[in-house]
Amino acid sequence: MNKPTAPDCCPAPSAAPDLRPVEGRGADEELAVLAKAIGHPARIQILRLLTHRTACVCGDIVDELPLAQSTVSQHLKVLKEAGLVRGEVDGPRVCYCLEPRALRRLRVLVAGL
Amino acid sequence: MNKPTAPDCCPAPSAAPDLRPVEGRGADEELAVLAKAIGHPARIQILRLLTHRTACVCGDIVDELPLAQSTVSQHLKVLKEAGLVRGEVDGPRVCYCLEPRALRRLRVLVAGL
DNA sequence: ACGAGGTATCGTTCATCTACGATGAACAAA
DNA sequence: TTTGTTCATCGTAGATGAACGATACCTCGT
Repeated sequence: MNKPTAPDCCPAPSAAPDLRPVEGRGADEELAVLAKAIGHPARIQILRLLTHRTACVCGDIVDELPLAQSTVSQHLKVLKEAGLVRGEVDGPRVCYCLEPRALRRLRVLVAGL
Repeated sequence: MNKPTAPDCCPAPSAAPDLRPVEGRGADEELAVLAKAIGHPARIQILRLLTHRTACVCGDIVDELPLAQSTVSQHLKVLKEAGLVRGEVDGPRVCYCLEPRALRRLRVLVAGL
């Protein structure tokens, strides 16, 4: 019944197929939002950090980037609003993890170009 | 020896393998540039126009988009600077075509996330 | 050389992005 | 309750982006 600091977010990969269209106005807008979200090196670096460390990091991201804490928080917000990342509160800290569905969606949309 | 209006740009697909790295600082920057370039619905629409019509269009792009000619020209410039598109002068008009290598590179980099 | 059509560039305006420090809110431990 | 830690938000300043009209630039016919 212990509740260690180890967070338990980053849930099931959930390999459900994606039935949304790859073209059309909606897809264009969707791809534009996703692409703009990863259109900054810092945000790409954040995504890589989250992929490599399977576990969700939180403030460690700040330590890894040459940016102020508030700036990193902004970037995380952008990624979160794009749906690429999710944050779960784990005590005083926040655990961020990738949203594999969004990443897959991005790959599909880019492949559709 | 005839030189019809049909443009002869959009050259060989050239399936040479890409040996550049998928990660690291350089790749991050590269992906950020490419992603930012497609981070706007109008530019995605332009890319789709260029893929669907095999032939290179030029000012027809302006007719397809609800934007001023100068704005479309700006978007084309962004795509060109990102390496996603190339423009060749064909008489009084300019023929734009996709750069398949850049598109492939983008796919690879996104897949590497 | 000249005019006409097709593009690119310039200059401007308004909005969004990026970065920071400072402040605020939430929570755990004392 | 108070304190310290962690993260989000606010406010700001400078840079970049997006859109347009106007204008300059080419290239081809005449």
